[in-house]
Amino acid sequence: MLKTEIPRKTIYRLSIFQRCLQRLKENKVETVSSEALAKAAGVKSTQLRKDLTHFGQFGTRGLGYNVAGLSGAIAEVLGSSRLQPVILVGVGNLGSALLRYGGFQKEGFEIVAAFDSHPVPARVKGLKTSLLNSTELTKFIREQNIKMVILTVPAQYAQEVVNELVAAGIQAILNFSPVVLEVPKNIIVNNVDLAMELENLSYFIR
Amino acid sequence: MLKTEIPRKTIYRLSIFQRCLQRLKENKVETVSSEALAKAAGVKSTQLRKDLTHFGQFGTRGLGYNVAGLSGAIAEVLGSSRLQPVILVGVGNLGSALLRYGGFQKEGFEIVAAFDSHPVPARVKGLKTSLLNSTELTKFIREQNIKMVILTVPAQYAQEVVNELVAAGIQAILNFSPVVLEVPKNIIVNNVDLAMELENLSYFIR
DNA sequence: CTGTGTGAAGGCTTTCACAGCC
DNA sequence: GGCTGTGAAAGCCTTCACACAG
Repeated sequence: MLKTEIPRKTIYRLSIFQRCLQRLKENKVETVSSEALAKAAGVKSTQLRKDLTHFGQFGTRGLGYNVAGLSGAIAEVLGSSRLQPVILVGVGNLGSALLRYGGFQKEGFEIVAAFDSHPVPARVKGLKTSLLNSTELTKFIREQNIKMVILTVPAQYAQEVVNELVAAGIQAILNFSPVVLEVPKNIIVNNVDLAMELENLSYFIR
Repeated sequence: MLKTEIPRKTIYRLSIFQRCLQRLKENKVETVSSEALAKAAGVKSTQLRKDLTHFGQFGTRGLGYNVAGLSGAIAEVLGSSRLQPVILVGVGNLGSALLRYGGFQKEGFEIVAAFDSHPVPARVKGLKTSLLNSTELTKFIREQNIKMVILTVPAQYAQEVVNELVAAGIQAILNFSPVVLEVPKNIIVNNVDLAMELENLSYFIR
């Protein structure tokens, strides 16, 4: 099963399905049809089934999917079944907000350290912000085997920070800076540009 | 020019091009080729040109595009040439962070009011958070002619709040709650799910 | 000769239609 | 009978190849 052959959109939808399954689990639902799950996720049922075929067969014909079973299988595929340590670089407005935001932990990610080029006075949730020093940063990433970074530095510094992160061995970047980052092909970047999302919406309003 | 015929991805890229053009403007660059602009935006030059054909002809053959001209044209298309008022609903961790975050104003959006179901002690940037009262909210939206909302309420309340917003006449929602919202077809929703972005990244790391 | 604009080709994703299993 | 799994068809988006303008 070569990962590169699977559409990125499929992977995104897997996360959506996972969310819906979690809610079903909380409601003690044991079995769900592709029709019902797809509706909850906002997609067509054929698409859900097609997405799943990339990874195997998880349903029972005539019955549907076992909620816990499918959820576990998706977690396995996504690699979110184990806790993944993450660091955050850039503790400004957005960065410190994300530190306080609890949504990551809930989904199996732990922000284990935060870095900023300036000393940040307040601790956030018992996490002290370390000074962004290239040597220290690299050391931390290597010793703790960190693979993922949340990047919330100002746009003008984003690329140089990324270069250091990549050199230190980071594999994935969640980038909030409104910049198109240049990275080696084996590094994966997801961009979240809040202003762009608003701009995009404004096109559709009358 | 029917808006529905234009691919959503094209609209997204327009925003990216706009970013790059702004940087070029700041650097006093007057003319840019599709090749150079596309590279800065991280896409192929043919795609940039194809995207633009949906809206007209903006370049000069043999020369390229006038930076200011193209930027203005894109702003016109996106509807971001005029300041757009926005309200924010849900002043928790993420919500108050976004209020403090300056990135929106810079791109022509002003958060003119914030609402929450609980009293929020601190003012953020001189903006007092109003109590989320259905009647007051509706009144504000109608009187101020608000069309866009940033939604940062907890997942379990998201749908009911959205129902009220839609009833009040909102047209576009930037949704940060990890929920698939149900809205009428003429309402447009952009979802930003931070945990999902991380989950998605984790799939790609070895 | 450089660089845009665009019909046509190619590639990727979604949807359909239905075979296969419970 | 009900619902999954899947090859084939349709639809959509990207890329190519080149005509055409400065």
